[in-house]
Amino acid sequence: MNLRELSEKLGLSQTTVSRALNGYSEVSEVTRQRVVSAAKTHNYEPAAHARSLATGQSKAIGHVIPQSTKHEMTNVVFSDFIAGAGEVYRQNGYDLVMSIVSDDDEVQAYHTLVRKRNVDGVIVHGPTRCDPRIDLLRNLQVPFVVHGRSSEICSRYSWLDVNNKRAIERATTFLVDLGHRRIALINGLERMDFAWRRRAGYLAALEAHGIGVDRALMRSAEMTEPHGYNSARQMLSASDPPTAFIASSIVVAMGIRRALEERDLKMGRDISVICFDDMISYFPNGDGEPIFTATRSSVRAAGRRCGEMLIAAIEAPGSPATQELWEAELVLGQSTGPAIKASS
Amino acid sequence: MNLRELSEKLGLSQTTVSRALNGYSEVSEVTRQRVVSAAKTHNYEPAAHARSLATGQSKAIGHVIPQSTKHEMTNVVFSDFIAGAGEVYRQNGYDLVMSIVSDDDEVQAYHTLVRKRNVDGVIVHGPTRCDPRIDLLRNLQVPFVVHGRSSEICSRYSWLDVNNKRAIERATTFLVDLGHRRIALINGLERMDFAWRRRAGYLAALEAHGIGVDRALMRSAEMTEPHGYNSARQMLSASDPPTAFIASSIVVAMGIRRALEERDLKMGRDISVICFDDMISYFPNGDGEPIFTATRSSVRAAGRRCGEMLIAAIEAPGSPATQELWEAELVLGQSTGPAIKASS
DNA sequence: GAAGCACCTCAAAGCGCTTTGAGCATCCAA
DNA sequence: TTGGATGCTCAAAGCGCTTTGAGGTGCTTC
Repeated sequence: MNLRELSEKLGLSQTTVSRALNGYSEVSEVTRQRVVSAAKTHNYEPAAHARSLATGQSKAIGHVIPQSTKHEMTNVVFSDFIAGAGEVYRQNGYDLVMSIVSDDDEVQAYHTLVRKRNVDGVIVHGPTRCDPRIDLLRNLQVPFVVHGRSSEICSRYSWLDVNNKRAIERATTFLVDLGHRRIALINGLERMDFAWRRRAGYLAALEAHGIGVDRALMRSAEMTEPHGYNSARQMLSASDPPTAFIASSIVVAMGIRRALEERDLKMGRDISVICFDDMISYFPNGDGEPIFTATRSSVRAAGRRCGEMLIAAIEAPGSPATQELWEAELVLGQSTGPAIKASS
Repeated sequence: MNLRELSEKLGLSQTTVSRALNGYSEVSEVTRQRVVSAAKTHNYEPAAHARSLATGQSKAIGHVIPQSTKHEMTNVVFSDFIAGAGEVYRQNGYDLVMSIVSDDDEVQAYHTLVRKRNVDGVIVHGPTRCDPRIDLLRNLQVPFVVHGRSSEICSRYSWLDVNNKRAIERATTFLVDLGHRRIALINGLERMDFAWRRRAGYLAALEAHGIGVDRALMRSAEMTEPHGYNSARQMLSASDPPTAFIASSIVVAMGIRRALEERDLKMGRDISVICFDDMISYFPNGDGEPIFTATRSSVRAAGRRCGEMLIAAIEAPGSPATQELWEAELVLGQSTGPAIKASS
């Protein structure tokens, strides 16, 4: 069933039918009702590509995902972010187009996506510091929103980020206030902007309290469970082990817990752990009381908001870039407690 | 830059340019080279929607994801599956279109996707027993591949599944051979076909060894960490607690471990745990020796293969349905050991 | 040297939609 | 009665591509 057939069935011109369906005022209400119900009974829906060709819009939003394990992308927060964004897309009649690419193809992928014109806008995931994609997309003249942001890029672009620095600064200060002095940071890859900012927050808090930085207490790698486990394990067997850990993700925190368990250390009593909790749906931080004391911010909500921002940018071209900085919440769980004095 | 402009620049007709780019034999090799390199320098790429309109193909594959928490979808295996499938799509020039829908809209979403003609084929995620989507898609006459399969649907359709029954049967038997008699199954939602088959495997193994079924040792819910924790916790405080657990996912197993830790039970010594390991990239089952003894099968590989199967079906319409049943591997970790006799 | 045959290239139609600019009733005011 | 609004509806152009069917060129063959 296409427009021509439908309009023939109705005894109307294609124009009128199209107008009726798209809500133009030139069509009488009676006619519109007739058209709409006929479309429904005949299961008519305008062919997306034909509409795109005519309007020049694709009504789709692109997500480019480098899939190598060297990136933080096929990662734990990804599906929740997408779920949030996708919800908004659907409400607004947009499709979600995903390109999975190998690392080297990423730049190419953006070019292709834009030149083939199958998206009206793009979401940038996992920005690094000084991320080249931002200039690339600006040059391609396609609306985009960055989830996170990229330091050292001074041009104005749209982003939504959590205040990573402040969040980890608060977490660190919280531990210091509990008496901890040996605080470890098990971070994500510090090429990634968010990880770098978290590190900055950690360092700022230590400095503010006159605590010296020990490089042996800082690790950064992909945020997997084994990363948490191995890092914690090694640190705990060092001569002057940490009394507290800050984990960049709940998955990393799970790994830390495994290392603690192995040594029969009780979390919250013998050792404190704080993590960054993205509120991942299948990996909630407990269901009643939180497992981990955590800095918390919903990545799904971020997905929703990024979707809204991007659609707004697409539909009002030329509007100024929007930037939002969300504060993470600090929630108390049972994984933190006063520092135990080294048995002297 | 469009086809007309490019052909004018080259002094050729649009036909010739199009033919050259699409590899038809009517164009001389010299001309083709000239066209291809001109396309490259001018950043020309055919507009996807125009091509779709002309060919009737969209060169895209749809994934419909119900996002409510009542489903097993926005789940832990999803991003790895997508990563695998997307890799294959890209190699074959297909885009990946995702629709995130609320539960009630799911049927509607398939209709829309097909009628708007923006996909050439569909992947079905998380089939339930007797899943209505299979008949729906057949009626819509769109190629599709099911990741998993649906019991009680006798018509022939393409699917790729892991032998869930056999895997859990083996795992259960393995525990029985270690002397366990009180074996708990912390399963996914048993509406889901895979979970139901796992349960069947569990029951078959118990029966084969003359072990009575205790309903108190079977739980099924969404496969989250708290599900594992709560289930294990409650079972362990019962009068006749299990000595071994089978978890439907590594995430659930993490929850079980938390419950064990809480009671100072040592995994592998006091209590055994086996899980189903989908080889999720950011949540590997250890990096050297496995954390958990597990039945293992790569969901990313499944994504790749489903992608291949679907593309084959799209490009050779009318070819018979393909069905593949993969066996899971049983890997030994430190989470299992001989049953300890109750202190008598 | 004419006919025939490759081999290459072309103009134009058509894919299904939106949108422009024009046309036709109908109705009211002059 | 007529002129002009007003309110609907229409035919046709155009979006950028593929593909059909026709044509043109240069070469071989008798």
